[in-house]
Amino acid sequence: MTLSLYDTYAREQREFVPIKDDGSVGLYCCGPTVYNYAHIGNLRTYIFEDILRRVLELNNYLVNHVVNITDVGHLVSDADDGEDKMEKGAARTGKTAWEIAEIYTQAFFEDLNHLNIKAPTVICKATDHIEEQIAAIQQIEAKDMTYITSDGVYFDTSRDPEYGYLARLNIEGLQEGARVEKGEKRNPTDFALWKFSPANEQRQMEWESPWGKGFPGWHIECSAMATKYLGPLFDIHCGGKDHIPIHHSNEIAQSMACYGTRLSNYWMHGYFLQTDKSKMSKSSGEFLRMQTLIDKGEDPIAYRFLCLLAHYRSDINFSWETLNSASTALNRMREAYFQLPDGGSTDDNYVSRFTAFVNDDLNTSQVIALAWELLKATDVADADKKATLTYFDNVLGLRLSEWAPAEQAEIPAEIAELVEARQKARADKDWAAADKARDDLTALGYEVVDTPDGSQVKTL
RNA sequence: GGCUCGAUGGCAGAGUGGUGAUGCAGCGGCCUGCAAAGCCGUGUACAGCGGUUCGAUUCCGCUUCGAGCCUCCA
Repeated sequence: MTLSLYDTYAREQREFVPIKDDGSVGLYCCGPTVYNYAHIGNLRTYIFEDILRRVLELNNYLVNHVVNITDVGHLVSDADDGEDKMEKGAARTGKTAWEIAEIYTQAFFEDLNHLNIKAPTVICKATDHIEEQIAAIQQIEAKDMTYITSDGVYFDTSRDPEYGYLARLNIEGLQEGARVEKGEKRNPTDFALWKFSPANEQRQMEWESPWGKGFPGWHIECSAMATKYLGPLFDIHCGGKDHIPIHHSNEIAQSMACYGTRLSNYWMHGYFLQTDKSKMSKSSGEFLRMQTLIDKGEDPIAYRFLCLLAHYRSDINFSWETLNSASTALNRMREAYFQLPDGGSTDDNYVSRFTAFVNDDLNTSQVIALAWELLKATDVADADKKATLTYFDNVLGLRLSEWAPAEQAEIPAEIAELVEARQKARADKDWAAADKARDDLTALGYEVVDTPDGSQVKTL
């Protein structure tokens, strides 16, 4: 069964053919800028990338999954007065830039854990790879594609005839736009490779370089680190769709300059989670993060389930109502799964339909529908349903097999007595007394449910 | 202003040139003393206008509306 993936570079779905023939796949995913917490929209992209990785593994590839940590160089804007996000975060919190990088990096990995996202095989920090970035800038400089302004070393995008192809950028159109500030830049699309430290200011993060003391631009870190760990041309590069016009276009330009490659054979992009019809934005202040959901009593896996309901290449509308509906559905699926007996084997028909769906550009939405169909199927043994769903869950990552109904807390004696009294009333067909007992229990915060095996109480 | 991408039932969201996925909610029923859960059933949904076609929600064009990028952003 062939795997086919949508490649933004080609703007079409292409059959996946790995670059190497040793069964390995190089996957680079743009990681977080650790100046603040990730929000659940950011996290949606990591869920998509996790599904991609699991599907690659389902197809028996060994995935080299590299995720970077941007802990320096991410500017608030490309203008001359652009502040570094890390330094700005430090100023806001009173901690050092290094401390906040550590804090938010830890928080990021906790979020991934909550969402059952597999840990990357390589995690690389920009600040640990300054040498590689300087070397990359030197290579670009050797091709005569850089120039120096008062605040840094810039990439001259006019020297790259294919600049912006990934985004199908209309350079002339951009130039006509009123919102583009060039400053000292020669072209509106030029970007910083190295920024100089302000003359009268001591930055917390700065390094010596052939061009003077300063720090690397944002885009060069991904090119340098991806190349270091995966080579100058690897299989798949992922990120959010907002990276298409700038960040990824720039990464490609840098790799073209250094190695004549487009860096990655496939470029895949996760779409947005919208709230109130607009994207959730880390820089605009208010946003929902994983811990916010957890504090509200939501299950992180319900959020993962919600994301899997939609295709990764379509924006999703988030609301509490939507999350609740996903949560209800997930719990029903868990309950149904839990009730099924062990010891079965996977059903060939369902497995093959499942494989076709995930291999068709990660259609998790169809897989969820298939899971419901399987649960209701009359021609598959219960134990086989469980085995088949367990197999699905290797990709879905809903932790179905780890789930069990919540343990009942100890029932106080007075509650147990009330339940017993109600049982007696029911046996006597004294419905009024039975209903009174139920009302009393409800008032005390307990729900009573009658089953063929007797009455059960649970806390409300 | 330029560019990219969208528009499916109350909500979320797949998919398809011709038999209306799936989930949540709602409604009806079965079951239950009642209830809960569960099960069964239930929806004249494909923005508008043209075009291509025997036939379009699905292909093409225009319009309207929406999102994103062009300034840091998953």
